[in-house]
Parts: sequence; structure tokens; C-alpha cells
Amino acid sequence: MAFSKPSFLHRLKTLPLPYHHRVLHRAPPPCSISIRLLSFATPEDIAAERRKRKRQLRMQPPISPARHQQQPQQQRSPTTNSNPNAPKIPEHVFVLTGNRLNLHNKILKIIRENDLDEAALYTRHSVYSNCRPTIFTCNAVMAALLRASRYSDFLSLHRFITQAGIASNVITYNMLITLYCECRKPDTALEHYKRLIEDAPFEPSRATYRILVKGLVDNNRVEKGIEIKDEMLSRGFDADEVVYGYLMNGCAKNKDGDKVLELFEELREKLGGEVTNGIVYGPLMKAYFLKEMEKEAMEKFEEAVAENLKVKMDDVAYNLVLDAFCRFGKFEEALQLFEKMKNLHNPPWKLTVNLGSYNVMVDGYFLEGRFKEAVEVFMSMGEKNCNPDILSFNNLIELLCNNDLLPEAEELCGRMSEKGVSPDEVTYGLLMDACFKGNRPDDAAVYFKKMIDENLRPNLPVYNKLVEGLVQVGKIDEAKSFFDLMVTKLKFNFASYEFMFKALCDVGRVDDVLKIVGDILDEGSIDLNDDMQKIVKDGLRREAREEEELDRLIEQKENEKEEAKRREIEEAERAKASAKAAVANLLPSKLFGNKEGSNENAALSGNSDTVSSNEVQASGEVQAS
DNA sequence: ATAGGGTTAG
Repeated sequence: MAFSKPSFLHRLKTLPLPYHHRVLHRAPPPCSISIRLLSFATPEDIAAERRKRKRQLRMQPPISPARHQQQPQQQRSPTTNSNPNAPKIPEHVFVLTGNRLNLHNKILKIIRENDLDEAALYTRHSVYSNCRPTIFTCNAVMAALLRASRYSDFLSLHRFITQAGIASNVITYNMLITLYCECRKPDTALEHYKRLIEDAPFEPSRATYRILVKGLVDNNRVEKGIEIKDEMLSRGFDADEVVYGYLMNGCAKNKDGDKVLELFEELREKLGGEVTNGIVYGPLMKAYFLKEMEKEAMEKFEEAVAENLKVKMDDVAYNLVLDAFCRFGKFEEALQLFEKMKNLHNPPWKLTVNLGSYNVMVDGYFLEGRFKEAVEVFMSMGEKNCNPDILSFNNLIELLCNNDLLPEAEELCGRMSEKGVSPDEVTYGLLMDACFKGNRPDDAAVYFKKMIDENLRPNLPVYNKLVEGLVQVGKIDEAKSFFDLMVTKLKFNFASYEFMFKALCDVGRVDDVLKIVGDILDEGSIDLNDDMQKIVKDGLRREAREEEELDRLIEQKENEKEEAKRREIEEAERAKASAKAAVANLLPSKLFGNKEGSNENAALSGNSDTVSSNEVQASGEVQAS
């Protein structure tokens, strides 16, 4: 295996997740539960009503999944038509005509030009124009955002259209589930799946299950994936080789060869005794290797590549077999197969290699300790018209760094642009780490600066690593300057403050600490907890100063805050009084008539109500998520 | 016309 556990944890930590986290929590999922909450007494009532509605909206559970799409439109009963609480049925594709089609094509064009900001903005503006975008247009934009990993923008657009009453369809749900799986939030993905099942007036599709099961497997939730697979079957879907393939691969990853074979048998039985999709052969070989049944593994390999072409092998299926060889010490076989794959590759008719093949080989070479060749094979992928992406580069750079090949990693980083790829925060984070490990703290700081200069957003763990590394080698000034730089950009936690406090106190810079404390109290960004106070007081004592200095500072800030609040209230009252006078004097009934004047009043006084009910709605949706 | 048809990135 190419990655050790610690390095995986490190990867998790270095991913720019906090940004996602923040947005993910804020952006409410699509739902109108909050509105409906008002009309029922208990959650049970709501659930019962929801089931009833779904029953009304749907006929029988599906026999063939292909039928789903057409169902909702016809099956709306008159009662649900008039029910404002009914789940909104997404528009059918045949509304995509005339102006709305023109709009759609216009936005598709913007997407093709890769101006996703403009595409999203255009979509939003259209929502309140006389030409509302269809869900198909919105999906196209959201799909583009998802492809670009712009998760927060995706969610904000999704929230916007949901609030504007544009109903999601199954593709929208599938994309949401994809998004949460990619963000390593499988439970949120499952919640959206559940909501699709319970609330949406349509059924999940086969793709929904593929996405969800893959996401669960990728997030180490194979058992849950198997449950979902069973649910898929019980909902009338055929056994799907792709879904079984994911699950088998996941079980193989967990070294459970028996479970892999069990799944394969189940699949074979359900398919009437024969599995012809090559997708399961790689995982199957892994299972035999795990059980040390090498002969059987090689038999399966022969079966997969047999001349009779009974088993359908494509690039993905080959990659899984290649991976099986690499991971189980059959590197010679892997090399041979890789050559064969490259020879068979004959686009566009027959695809047998892709970017993934090269990534598998990179891992294989590293397992063999053949680092140089790994880089060579990686850089040669252009021969087969494959293009490395940022993830592939980062994977290789991480492997190089983990094997004390920092110069090679840096060289590779420098060559990314020739493949049209730019380093991201993960790339720089990896190099930064490696620099600290290689006693090059100044270069580590340079990489961090590069992130800032290139408008990348290093996250808190990356920042913490930088500051810890700098302090460790006694570079307090540098550490403090990065603290100052990032304190407004990142949401620091207690640990990051405490670390800086300690570092400064250790060198006697307690005044700098007091200054930071003052800023914290001014901004209320974080509570000044007991540990922080203790660090400051210890620091003061060590400098032969009074502990009470801190208490006095806190008190002073409290007083200032109260004073400010009082002034604000006064200000507001004065403003209110003058507004009243203005309404009374400047909008008299003789000018605009009574009605106009009272409308104005209603708008003024009703304003706060509108805002608060929006807030209630928003928080209700967050809760429901 | 929007996703999906699968791998790799631990």
C-alpha cells in the first residue's frame, strides 16, 4: 500500500476542509419541512403526512427503474394539487422550449467557456426575471461547479433555487449526494438519500445507488454500502455489477476475502449464473490473493483476458486487475499487463488505458522502491493522450516526499505547468511539511507565502503546522507574523491561540499576548477560556508583573463594550424618532393618499418580522438537514 | 440538452 495511515490522516488534515465545513453547515439542504412544521403537531405527524403524500403521488413501487421519470406528472391527484404543502414536482424536460431553451443554451455556452461565476450569476438573475431557468439549466451549472470541486458555490446556488421554488429532480439529488460523499460527509449524503426516499415525488435512480454505494465504500462504510445495496434490490432494481464491484473492492481493501467471494456469488446467482462485466474481476483476484489462493487468482486473470472476449474488459476493469497485481506483489505481471493495455489501446473504439492506469503504476513502482521510474512513467502518460490532474500530481509528490525525495518532488511541482496544472494548497502543504522535515524551515515559510500570494486558502491545520514548525526552530518573529496574517483569514480555535500565547510568553513577549487578548475581546471571535487566561497569567508572573493586569484588561474591555452598546441604543432611538417625524411630516395623506402612507408604515414596521421569519425558516432547514 | 459508465489518489 502506497500510503501509510499517518500520511492519510495528514492528508485529511491538510485538505482545505474547514472552508467546506463552514459552508456545508450553513447552507441548508433543499427542503420545505420548516414551512410544513407549522401545520403539524409532532414529528410523527409530519412523517405520517409525508408518507401519505408520497403514497398519493406515486403509484406502485417501481418494477422497472426505467419507468420512474415519467411517473410524477401523471400521478398527481387533485387533492395534492391544491395542497400547498405537497412536495414540489420538478418540471418535465418538455418545458425546455422557447425563451427558456434559449436561456439554457446561453448558460451552457458560458459553462463551456469555463466562466462558472458568470454562469451561476446569470442563473440567479434569471430566477427573478420573466424567463425563469428550468431545473435542467440549474443542474448544468451545479454540475459544472461540482466538477470544479466548488462545493460551497454549488450549495449556495442550490439553496437559492430551492428557496426560489425551483424543484430539484433526481439528478439534483444525485449531485448533492456526490458532493457530500466527496467532502467525506457520508452521513449527510445518507440524509439526503433518505430525504429523496421520503420527501421527493420521484424515486432514486440506479445512478443514485451507484453514487451512494461508492461514496460509502470510499468513506470506509462498506457495511452501510451493503445495506444500501440490499435496499436497492428490495426496491425492485436489478443486481448492478458496478455496485457489487464497489462493494467487493471495498471488502478487499478491508482484507475480507470471504466477503468479496460471498458478494460475487450473490451477484452471479442474481444474474442467472454468469457475470460478464470485467469490473468485478480485479476485486475477485484480490480476494483470492488475500486468501493465498494464487492459482485461483491467476485463473480469474486468464478468464478476464481470454481470447473469446466473454468477459467485457475496458480501461476501468483493466485498472482494477492491474491494481490487484501491484498490491499483491505481482509487479512483473503488472508491467506485462500494462504493456498489453497500452498496445490494445485504440481510441476511440477501444479504451484500455487512462489516467488511472498511470496512477496505479506509480503506486506499483513505489511499492517496489523504483521511484525514478515512477516519475518517468507518470510523465510519459501524454503518449496515450492522458493528462494528469492535480490529484495525480499531489499523489506522486506525496509519495516522493514520504521517501525523502524532496528535491524530486520540488522539480515535479515545477513541471506541473507544462501539463497545464497548477499547484494547489495540498501541493504546497506537502512541500511545506517536507521542508520542515528536511530542516529547511525558511523554505517551508516560502511555500506558505506562495499559497497566500496565489490566492489559495491554506486551512487551519496547514497554518498550525507552519507556526509549530517555525516555533520549534526558534523563529518566533516569523511565526508571529504569520499569526497576524492569518488571524483574520482563519477561524482560529483555542489550540491555535494557546500555542501562540505560549510561544510568545516563553520568550517574554507578554505584551504582544495582551495585545492579542485585547483584539479577541474586541472582536468576540472566541471566548477567552481558562487555559488561555492561565497561560497569560503565568507569563505575566514570569515577567514579574501582576496577574491582575489581565483582569483589568478584561474589565476595561467589558466597560468599553457596554458603553458602545448604550451609545448604539441611543443612536437607534434617535433614528427611530426622526424616521417617525419624517413619515409624519413628509408623507402626509394629502400628498399620496392614506393608503400609500400606511403601506409605507407597514413596510417599515414589518421589516423586522420578515427578517426574523426568514431566520426561523433558515434555522429550521438546518435542523432538518 | 442536466448525472450516470464504474478505476487510482490510503
